[in-house]
Amino acid sequence: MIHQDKPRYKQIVEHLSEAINQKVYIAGDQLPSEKRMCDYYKVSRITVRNALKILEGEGYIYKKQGLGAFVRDSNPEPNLVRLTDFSEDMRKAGLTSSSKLISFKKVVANSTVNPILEIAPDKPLIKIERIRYANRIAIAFDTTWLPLHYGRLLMNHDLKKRTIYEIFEDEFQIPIRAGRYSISASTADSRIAKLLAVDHETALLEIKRCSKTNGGKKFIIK
Amino acid sequence: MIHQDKPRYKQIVEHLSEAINQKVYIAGDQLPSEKRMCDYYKVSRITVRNALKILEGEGYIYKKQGLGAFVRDSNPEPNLVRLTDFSEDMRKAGLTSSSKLISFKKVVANSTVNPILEIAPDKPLIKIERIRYANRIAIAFDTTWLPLHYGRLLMNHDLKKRTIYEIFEDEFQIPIRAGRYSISASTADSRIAKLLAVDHETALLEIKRCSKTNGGKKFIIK
DNA sequence: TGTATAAACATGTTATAACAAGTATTAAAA
DNA sequence: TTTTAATACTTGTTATAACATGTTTATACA
Repeated sequence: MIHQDKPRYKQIVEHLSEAINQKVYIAGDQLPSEKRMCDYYKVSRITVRNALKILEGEGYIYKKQGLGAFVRDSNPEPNLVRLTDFSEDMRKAGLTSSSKLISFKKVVANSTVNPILEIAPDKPLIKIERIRYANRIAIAFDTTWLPLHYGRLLMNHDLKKRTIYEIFEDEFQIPIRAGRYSISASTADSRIAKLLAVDHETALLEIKRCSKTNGGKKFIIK
Repeated sequence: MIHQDKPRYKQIVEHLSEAINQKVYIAGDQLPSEKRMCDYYKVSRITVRNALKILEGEGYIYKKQGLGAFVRDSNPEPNLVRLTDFSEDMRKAGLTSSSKLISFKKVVANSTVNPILEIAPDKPLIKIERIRYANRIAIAFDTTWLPLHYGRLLMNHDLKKRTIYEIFEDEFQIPIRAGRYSISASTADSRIAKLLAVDHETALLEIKRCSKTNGGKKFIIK
């Protein structure tokens, strides 16, 4: 077996992920069985399974024994900006990303946050303050506002038997997907450029991130 | 091949992870080669590789072609509290966890944050405000403070050729680990209980999370 | 001495084969 | 008609085998 190009399983990964991106298969569709793929691609089942393993890990598909492989919901927000997040980057790289709880309380409505989360302006919020660590190094201080709403919704379910994810999937039809990032940098650039104009700073850092689906993206940290 | 108990590769995963937890192998140690493991466990190489794949995914080990498999640094902060984080939970479950950048600027020192991040009280910080989405649903509003420090450090490296993770690993000897959580709930309980006393609230939500290493944990959202 | 080559050994990729186990449909039995 | 059993799919697990590719060490050659 000579693989002068990319390995066969990677080629299959690209072919299938492309097909999913191109809506040849849409969310919920069942992919051809492993056997069919073996015939189609003229490879062994191991190669097909290697490819499916990758797609599963990248969140394109999920599998169920006895049933098949199915397409997850695709990224619904291609134009949203996703900033390079140190803690998340490191977690993806495998770093221990622990957090220390600093405060946890209900706060009165926040005029900035409430409209953003699309909840009534007078609704209280949950405010969580944490330190995020990469191992022993304090790397960031985070504040998170959550709508009280979420706790209430979850409370009505039996959390002993079902996980949060299942509830979200079953009750709210929130599809599941993972591991990929499809970010268009154009809006980010203009938006950040605008911010940069406000805070003209010395250091300029450009980070490129690779993505199989969309190519490199730019992030500017000033 | 009859597997009346657990599959062989899972047994090997448990055996090896146990050995790592018991410090039979410590951080940096090289595991026996796949061939040796085949002889030792009396299984085929596929089975050994399945096991190693799991261990790699769970952050116990990392592999390098031509060299071998090595033990990652173990969890250094077993007593730290890690709060249930909706966005993170959903990302783990495979949900699209996108973010929208709201603001991104340098701010003057914050008397609360600076000491926590262990940087000089007069040092400026980077303040990032984002909305986090689970697909189309705005689920949280996050504010992150980072030491300017980090941007500067990264700036001195060639980001075209190396990833952030590699830099962190090479330059700062930050070991890498992923996928597991070892959290002791005791401190969290008392700490949160204290907070609850301050904000006596109606809803009480108890979430249990499972972990292979430490069993269930409790999180209380009020 | 210094460099190039070969060897030894590691993980990576792929093929063929077989049986286990989960799921759904169909046919047979009660 | 209802229940059970067979069966025909699916993915999951494992074995054996071979060659590709990356890394290090030792050897041979210049």
